[in-house]
Amino acid sequence: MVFHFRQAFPQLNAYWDKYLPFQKRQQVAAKKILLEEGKRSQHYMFIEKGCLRAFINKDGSDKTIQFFFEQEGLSSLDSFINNVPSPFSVETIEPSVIYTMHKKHAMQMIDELSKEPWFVQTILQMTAKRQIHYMNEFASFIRDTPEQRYQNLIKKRPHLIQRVPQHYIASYLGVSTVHLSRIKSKLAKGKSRF
Amino acid sequence: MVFHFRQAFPQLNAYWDKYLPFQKRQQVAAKKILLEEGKRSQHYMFIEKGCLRAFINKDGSDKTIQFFFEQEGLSSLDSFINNVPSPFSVETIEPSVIYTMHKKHAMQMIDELSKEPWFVQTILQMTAKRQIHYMNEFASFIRDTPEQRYQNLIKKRPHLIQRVPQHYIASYLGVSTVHLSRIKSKLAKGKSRF
DNA sequence: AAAACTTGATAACATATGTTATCGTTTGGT
DNA sequence: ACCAAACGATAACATATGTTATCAAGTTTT
Repeated sequence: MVFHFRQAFPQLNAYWDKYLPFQKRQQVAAKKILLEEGKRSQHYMFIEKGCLRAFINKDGSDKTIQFFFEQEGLSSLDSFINNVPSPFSVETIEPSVIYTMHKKHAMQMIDELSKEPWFVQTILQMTAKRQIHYMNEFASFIRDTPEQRYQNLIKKRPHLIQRVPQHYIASYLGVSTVHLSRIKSKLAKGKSRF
Repeated sequence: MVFHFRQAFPQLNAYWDKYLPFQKRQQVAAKKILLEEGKRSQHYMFIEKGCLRAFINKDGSDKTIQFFFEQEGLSSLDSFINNVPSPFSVETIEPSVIYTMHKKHAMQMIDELSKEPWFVQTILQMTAKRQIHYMNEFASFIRDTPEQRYQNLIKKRPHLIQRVPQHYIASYLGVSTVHLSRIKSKLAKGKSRF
């Protein structure tokens, strides 16, 4: 559901460029909904600039389940492929520049790609990569404490800490905003001893 | 990493049967390791009978991250595809009957399947299905309490509750064995009022 | 510039969850 | 049949985390 495919899979670039005419480029302000939970996803999205989050409504409050940044593509996969209601919403966090491509054209691009002998391997690599990402996130919840998950974020996705408001990060880590504050202040105290 | 493909993707059956001669059938006692964390996965596994779990070692104790049952296939995907050390171990929970197919033959089967015009769509469906599964598990940790996750298990995978020892279920839910006991006794009290 | 909102820190208290220890039951091996 | 493990319940205590409320410092809107 998220991939950085231009870097990771450069063999796709020619096709991506070829289908650029079918994509719509739009500037979007911060906090604008791009896909609403319950609606069917009709478009693949690609982020030129800015950042987005996916979130689930739970008893009125919302829980962020994923963040997306520049040069990443996304869709609500289940909804996009199987035409079912999306289990989550997507909105901008910062003012962003987004390319959207209608399902129809995305499918057409895939059909065309299917003729390449290397495409099955590429798609296996791509999907394996995403699957591994989700498995790791999932395993991290079982294995790690919220504090450890926060430290992982600092290490592995420091840009995220910088750009994303803290209450979104808190729900992404599975804790309250208050508790994330506590974790931060605890870590700050630990560091300041040296 | 898990799929029930004979039911969900019957178009693959002919190929699966064709490659049966390359598979080894073996009976395995309970609690036998099939794949060890840190080793490279060389085989795809298919469960004819029995049940398995995948787990991660964390400071000496082990955390179960997934369960597998009859007619499901699995591999340590990252390890299998990218030839890196497996992040988890796999072991039998019950005495089981397992088919294993070496990577070499699995890849050959995929090459052959690639020639089918429908295969790209099938592989998209298969991988989407698995990805959606992991995303849901992940979202459930963010969204639901351990008690809700336990009730989800009861509703959606009751066979699992019956067959799997409770301490494995506890770590899978992300709680201690003691706390799962508490959850069960709380739910039992709630029910007994009627 | 004032008002309204957003973001984040902190305190006080309540609840959830982990840890350790103990016990009884079941299960597996010999 | 016996012994040793594995399994699961429960109690007591410790720690982690949630909730609510308050305050302060930005931002954005008007």
